[in-house]
Amino acid sequence: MSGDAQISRLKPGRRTDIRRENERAILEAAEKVFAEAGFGGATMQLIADMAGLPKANLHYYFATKEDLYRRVVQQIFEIWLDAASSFDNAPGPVEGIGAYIDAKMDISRTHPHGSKVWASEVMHGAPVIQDYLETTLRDWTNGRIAVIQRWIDEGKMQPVNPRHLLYMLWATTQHYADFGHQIQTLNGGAPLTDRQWREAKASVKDMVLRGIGAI
Amino acid sequence: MSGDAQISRLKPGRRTDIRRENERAILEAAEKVFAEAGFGGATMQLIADMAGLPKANLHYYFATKEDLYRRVVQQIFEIWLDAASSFDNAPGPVEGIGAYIDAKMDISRTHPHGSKVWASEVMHGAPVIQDYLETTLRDWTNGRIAVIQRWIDEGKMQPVNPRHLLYMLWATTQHYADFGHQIQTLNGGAPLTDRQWREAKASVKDMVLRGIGAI
DNA sequence: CTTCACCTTGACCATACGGTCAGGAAACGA
DNA sequence: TCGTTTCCTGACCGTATGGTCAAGGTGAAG
Repeated sequence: MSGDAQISRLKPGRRTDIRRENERAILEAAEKVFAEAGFGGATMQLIADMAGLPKANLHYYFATKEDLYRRVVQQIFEIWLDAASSFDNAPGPVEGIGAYIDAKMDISRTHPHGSKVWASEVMHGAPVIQDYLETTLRDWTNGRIAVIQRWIDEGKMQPVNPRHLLYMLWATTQHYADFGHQIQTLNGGAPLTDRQWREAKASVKDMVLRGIGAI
Repeated sequence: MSGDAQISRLKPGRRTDIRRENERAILEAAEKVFAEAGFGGATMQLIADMAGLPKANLHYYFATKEDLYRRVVQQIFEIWLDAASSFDNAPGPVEGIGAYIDAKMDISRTHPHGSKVWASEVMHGAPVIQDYLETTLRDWTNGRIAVIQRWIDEGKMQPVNPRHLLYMLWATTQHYADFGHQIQTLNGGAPLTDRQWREAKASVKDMVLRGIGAI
C-alpha cells in the first residue's frame, strides 16, 4: 500500500512495527488455537497466553473474537488462491494438476492449522465466509472446470466430471493437514518425514493423474 | 442382541422403551448439534431443546457432556467399521474397493453429522478416541494394507502405496459429508439430487479404480 | 393399596468466558 | 520539554454454561 517499501531492519521498535508484529503474533497464535479447539472451544485467554500478551491487549488489536477468527479464515483462503495459479498457464493436466497437487500438499504441510480452521468453518455451515464461497470460490471453480473441460476436449485426459475431480483434489490434499493427527498415529506416532512426504505427494499425483487418464 | 425381537408397537411406555427412546433422541440431537457447533460450541441446553427434553433430564441419562460426546463419536466409528466389511471376501480391487467406496459414500449421505463429528474429533487431536486410533483403526488399516498388497502381488492392480490409497479413499468419500455445505453452495445452493449422488459415486469409483490400474 | 425402583424437572450454584474501561506508559513530532 | 497519539494492562462486569439437587411423578409388582 504505502510507497516506502523500506527494509525497516534497524529500529524495530517503531510504531508501525509494533502493530505489525503484535498482529502477526496474535494471528499466529489464534490460528493454532482455533485449529486445535475450534471456534467455540478457543478462548481469548488461551490465544493471549500463546501470543505472550495480556488478554486485554488482544481486544485492542481485534475488537471481537469473531473479527480475529474472520482474519484467520481469510488468510488460509488467500494462500490457497495463490497456490491455485499453478493451474493456469499449464499446457495440460500433467503439468497443471500435478503442480496444483504439489502446491496444495506443500500448504498442507506448512499451514496445517489454517487448513483445519477452514475445514471447521465449512463443516459448521460457513457462517462467516459464506459470501466467499458464493463469489470467489464459485468463480474460481467454474474457471478451472472450463480449463479441465478444454483438456478433455483436446484429448489430453479422460472425460471425467471436472467438478468431482476438483473435489477429489481438495479432499485428498487437505486430508494430510486436517487428518494429520490420524495419519501420524497410523505412522507409529511419528510425523511424516521429508521422505514420507515426498512419497505421499508422488502417490497422490500418480493415482490422480492415472485416474484421469493423463498418464 | 436381545432375544425378544418384538415389534413393540402398542404400549411403548414400557420402562426399557422409555430409556431406549430417550437415549436415542438425545444421541440423535447431540450428533447434529456437535456436528454443527463443535464440541466447544455445543451446549447441553441446545441438545436438550432439540431432543425435546429438559436439560436436567440429559444429565440423568448421560452424566457429562464428554460422556455424551464420546458415545456419538463411537457410534460413527462403528458404522464405518461395519461398512469396511465390504472390503473383505472380494476377489479383487474392482469389487472390494468399489464396494467400499459405495458404502462410504452412502454413509456420507445418510450420516453426514457423524462424519463431521469424527473429523472434528480427529482435527482436535483425537482427545477422546486416541486409543481407538492406536488399536482398532491401526489393526484394521494394517489388515486392509495386506489385502491391497496381495492384489498388487497378484497383478490385479498397479503397485501403488496401499496406505496412501486408503487415505485417498477416506478423504474423498468423507469429503462429501464434511464439506457437504461447500459442495451444496457450489451446486447453486441445492443439495445433491439422487442423480447427482449417483454421478458422484460413479466419478469417484471411476477415477480411483483407474488411478490404481484396476480398470 | 403399598412399595419401590425409575424417571422428571425447576431452581440453583460455581465457574469461566467475552468484552469493557480507566489510568498509566511509551513513542513520537515539534 | 511539551503535547499528542498510540499502546498497554489489571481489575472489573454481565452473562451463559456445565452440572447438581431435592422434591415430586409414574408405572408395575406383590
